[in-house]
This record gives sequence, C-alpha cells and structure tokens, in this order.
Amino acid sequence: MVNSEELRVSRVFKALSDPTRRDILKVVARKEASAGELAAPFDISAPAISKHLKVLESADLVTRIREGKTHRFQLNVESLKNAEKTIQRLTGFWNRRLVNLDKYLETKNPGSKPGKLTKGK
Amino acid sequence: MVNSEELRVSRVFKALSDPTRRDILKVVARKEASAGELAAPFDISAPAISKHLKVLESADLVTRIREGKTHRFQLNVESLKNAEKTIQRLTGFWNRRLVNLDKYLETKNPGSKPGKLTKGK
DNA sequence: AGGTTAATTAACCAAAAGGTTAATTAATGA
DNA sequence: TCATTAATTAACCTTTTGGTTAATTAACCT
Repeated sequence: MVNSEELRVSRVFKALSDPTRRDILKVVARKEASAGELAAPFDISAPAISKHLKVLESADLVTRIREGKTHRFQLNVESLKNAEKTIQRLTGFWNRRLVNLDKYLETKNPGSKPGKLTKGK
Repeated sequence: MVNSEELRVSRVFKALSDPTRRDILKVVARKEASAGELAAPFDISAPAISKHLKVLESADLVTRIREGKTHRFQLNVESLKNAEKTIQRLTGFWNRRLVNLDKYLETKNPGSKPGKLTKGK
C-alpha cells in the first residue's frame, strides 16, 4: 500500500479536478449512458469526450461496458467512496478529537507526550 | 453559485491531486507548520514547496499566517469538508435511494416519471 | 549598517493536459 | 459488399504543471 496507492489517489483527484469530467459523472450518476449520449450536451468534440472518459475509466470512477458498437458507462460509486475516505483521513475524521485533546493536555500538563494520556494535574 | 463555484471545486481537487501536496496536508493536519518545516522532509527545493503552498492556499485548503520572517500554515478543515460534500453529492449520498426507486418503479410501472410517485400496480 | 535567515519571485525548462481535425476501427444493416 | 454509425486513435498545437537555479524581499541580530 505504498506508492501505487498514492498514484491511484492522484489519478482519482486529478480526474475529479476537471469540470467537464465532473459533469459527466453527474450524468452517469443518474443513469448509465453511452459515449455519444455523454458527448451531446457538451460543445467539445467527440474525441475530447472520449479522452475524458478514458481518464475517468483509468481512475476507476466509471466502468465501461462494450455493447456492440456502443460503449456504455456507469458510475463506480465505490471509487468515489474511497476518495471520500481519503479526504476524511485528512480532516482527521476519527482522530481530530485526540489531537485537540493533545493540545489541551499540553496546556494543563506541559511536556506531556502526544497520544499518551498522563494523569491530569 | 455558478461558474466560480465550479472553479473553486476544480482548484481544490487539482490541489489534492498531487502527492507532495497531500503529504503537506497530512503534516499540517497534525500541527501547523512553517514553510521551512514543511520543506525539510521533502527532497525538492524550497521554491517548489513554496509553489505547492501557494496552490494549497489559493484552493483555501490551508491558511497562511505571516509571523515576522516566517509563514505558518494551518489546515483549513472547512474546505476539505466541502470537497467531501461535493463527492457525496456525486455518490448520491442522499438521493441514490430515490434513483433506485425510480428504476424499480419503471419496471413495475413503465412510463412513470422519475421522482414522481405513482400508485403502484 | 551589514550579515544572516526565511521565504518568495523571476526566468527558464520538460512533460502532461486538454483541445482540435483527420484517419482508423469495428459493428450494423441495406 | 458497401455505406453508415459509434467510437477511438493519431498527429498536432497551446497552456498548465511541477521542477530547477539565481535573484529578491523582508525580518532579525550584532
């Protein structure tokens, strides 16, 4: 879970950083759609959309299903949930309280080790 | 809440898409730090870190506090929470159930309008 | 004032991103 | 088989990104 994981995360956030790609995700979030259907609402070329879809696919945000001539895309919710978790780890979703506790203890108990609960004054 | 909001979101995800910047966030998530302290662990130049900090700052992920010669940076949790919400809207955190309901109703009740509850068969 | 320190800005570079049009592949249907 | 359709790939272009070193700014200390 080293570098390749970091790469995966980078790919996901990079994919999410483009407004056209986010719009595509909004569409497939409601209902799976073909490349053509996805291209229609945007005034950029089909190849441009195709590239966006490839980016989303290789970030695993979207799954491609070839059905004869057309490719249908559906949202991969799991991948988005992972991105959410990544952010939560940053916000300290589960450990921020402890950090604040550390700060608090430091004022009451100068020199205390972070994460070690020492008997308060 | 139009285009500037989209731009804001793009800036945030773009900022999050670089591993060095995510590492910086991990550091300041524990404790605010100066630019120098942040630069130390990385083997890239100080100007490179400075640029990363500017990116994080203009994405509002980090707040800069000038204190004389040194600049201290602290995590802006609010901004991360917003990013989290943006993702949740995509996953359909609160409305996916309804979408699935639509699909369900469509099979029972062909031609029904999404989001409109019609009397089941 | 002069020297040191913390950090940014300037100038530059290579690679990646995002777009284009033209060409290609592959499935479909007359 | 031939034309059409859905989509991608190729080739190309411009802008952005992420890095570098050198120069600059600004605060601090004798």
